[in-house]
Amino acid sequence: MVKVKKENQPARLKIIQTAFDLFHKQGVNATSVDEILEKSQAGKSQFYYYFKNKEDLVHSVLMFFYGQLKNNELPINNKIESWKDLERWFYNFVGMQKAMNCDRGCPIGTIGSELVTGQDLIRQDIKLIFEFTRNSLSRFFHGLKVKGELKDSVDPDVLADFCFTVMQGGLLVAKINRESDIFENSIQQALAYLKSLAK
Amino acid sequence: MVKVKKENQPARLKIIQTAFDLFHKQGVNATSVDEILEKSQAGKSQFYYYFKNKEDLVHSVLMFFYGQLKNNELPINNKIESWKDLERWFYNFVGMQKAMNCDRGCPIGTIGSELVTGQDLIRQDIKLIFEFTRNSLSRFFHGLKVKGELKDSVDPDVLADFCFTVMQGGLLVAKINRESDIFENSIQQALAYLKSLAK
DNA sequence: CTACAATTGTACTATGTAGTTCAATAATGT
DNA sequence: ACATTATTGAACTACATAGTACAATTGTAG
Repeated sequence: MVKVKKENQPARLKIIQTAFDLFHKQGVNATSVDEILEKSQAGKSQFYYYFKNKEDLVHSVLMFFYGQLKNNELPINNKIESWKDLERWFYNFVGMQKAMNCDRGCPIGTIGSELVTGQDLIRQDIKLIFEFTRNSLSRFFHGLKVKGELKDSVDPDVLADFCFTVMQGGLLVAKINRESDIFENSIQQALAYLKSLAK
Repeated sequence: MVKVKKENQPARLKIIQTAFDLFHKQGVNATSVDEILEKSQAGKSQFYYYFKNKEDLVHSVLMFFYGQLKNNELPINNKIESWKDLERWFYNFVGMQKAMNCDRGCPIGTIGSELVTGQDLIRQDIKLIFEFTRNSLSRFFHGLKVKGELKDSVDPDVLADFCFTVMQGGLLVAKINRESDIFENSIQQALAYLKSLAK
């Protein structure tokens, strides 16, 4: 009987989840390893047993998030199959942000904003996550196109880019303003445009 | 003859400009006072003579930027009086970013992304800057409306919000991806939408 | 020149930071 | 039981960090 690598490492998981939350709240650079350990009730040797260094933790956090995203375990539903789903997708971000008093932006965008030249491993992780989300959007618009429900001139991938940009911009602006009006207005306009492309 | 407060403090200015550049490049938290001083060839006592602390420096940097913005001394022209101007406004951001190898996002958005609860002075500074830019956009759309060149149903302020969101999102996404395709696609869609509202 | 304020250089303190060391303990297979 | 490996606790190192103290120097006004 081949023993599968044990995947039950509660301390490791707790560290990752705590780190994710702190990174989301205050960014990577403002979060020390010690703070993560204190909040996750873990010791230093646990940390450096599970992670090579802080950068490796950031990587692990992103991979953990990516896993949840792929398995649809996140509050944001990325299965977009109708206009209604797309609306829900947009407004879910608003809802999540409001639930946090508009104190935080996109957890991934926040990490991405701190990237500097040379941090290419982390950058690739984030690109992977972004790509997955963009693909969900693309698939929806491609589907519409195949069904002949979109004007011939439109490129489904470009529409996905557009949605993604509005989402990221909206989350950032809402965080800075500590209120989501601008975000909501932007979503409204984006949806009005997209629907105008239907035929 | 009343002596006006001397505004010629080359060391102070150099510190602010150096700090602005480093904040833009790597964010506030990743930039130490010592690094700013080394790069601006200034000493510690100069720093704490001109600034109360690091937060005060961030405030000063933002106020300096705000001054440049108001006096139209920045590479981005905020006097938007025609559709051509609006296009230029959008694409200037792309151009600036490309000139930096898509290694940086919005200098202000980058600082804003690092905000945490309680940093309300800095937040207000950023809101001031954002508001100024949003007003430039609003003015343009209001002007169109007054001239009867916009459909009656549209709210000029909402269009300004929309432009601003696309700009912020695009800059962030382009920085993370280290290329501006998604940003450019989004601008293209945003402009297509906005122009569709003309009558 | 002289007094006084503006400015700067150098050295310092206290604390936070990432990461290491290593012995102690727990778990596992034979 | 025994050996081996996985896991953890606690103290520690080396360095970076924000901010201070204060004397030395420069500029300026009478």
